Amino acid sequence: MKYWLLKSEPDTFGIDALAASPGRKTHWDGVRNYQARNMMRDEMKRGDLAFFYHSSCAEPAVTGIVTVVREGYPDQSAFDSRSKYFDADSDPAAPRWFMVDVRLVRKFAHPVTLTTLRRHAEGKLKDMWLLRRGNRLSITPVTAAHWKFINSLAGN
DNA sequence: GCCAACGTTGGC
DNA sequence: GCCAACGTTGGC
Repeated sequence: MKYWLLKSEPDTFGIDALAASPGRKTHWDGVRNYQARNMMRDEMKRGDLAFFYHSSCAEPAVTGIVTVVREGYPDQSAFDSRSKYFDADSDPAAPRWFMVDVRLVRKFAHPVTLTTLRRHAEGKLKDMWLLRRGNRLSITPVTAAHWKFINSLAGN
C-alpha cells in the first residue's frame, strides 16, 4: 500500500466540501499535469491512503486523510465543453486525463500546517516532496515514515 | 497582488 | 531538438 498527498484549494473544494459530499466521496478530476496523471493512472491503488492538503489559502495545511476507492479511469470533465477542465485535444477514444475516486477517512481535529511541516524539513520530514523548493505538483507520494510522523503531529 | 519556480507550447 | 515566451501554481 502506498501513501500520497493530494492538494486542493479550500475555496474550490475543501475538506468540509468532501465531508458534505454523498458518501463522503469525490472524483479527483481536473488534474492536468502529466506526472500527476501518471500517478493516478498507474500507481494509485484501491486502499491507498492520502493526506488531504489545503493549498493557495490563508493557512496551507494537511487537514485530513482520504482513501482511494476507485483506481484510475478517464476523467470525464476533459470531454465536457462546459467544464473548466475541458480539453479539446483529449480524444475520448484515447483519453489523455485520468482520475481516481477517494473517500474521506478522517478530518483532523488539528490540521498540520505548512509552517509546522517546514519546522521538520531538515529532520523527520527531510526530502518530503511537498517541501521541496518550487514544488507545484498537485499529487505527490509520501513515504511511510513521513506518513507516520505527520499523523503523530496531528495527534493520531 | 507579487513573484519565483516550473511545465507546456510553438517557432525556428 | 533547442529555447524563449507564456500560463499556472502557490506561498507570502
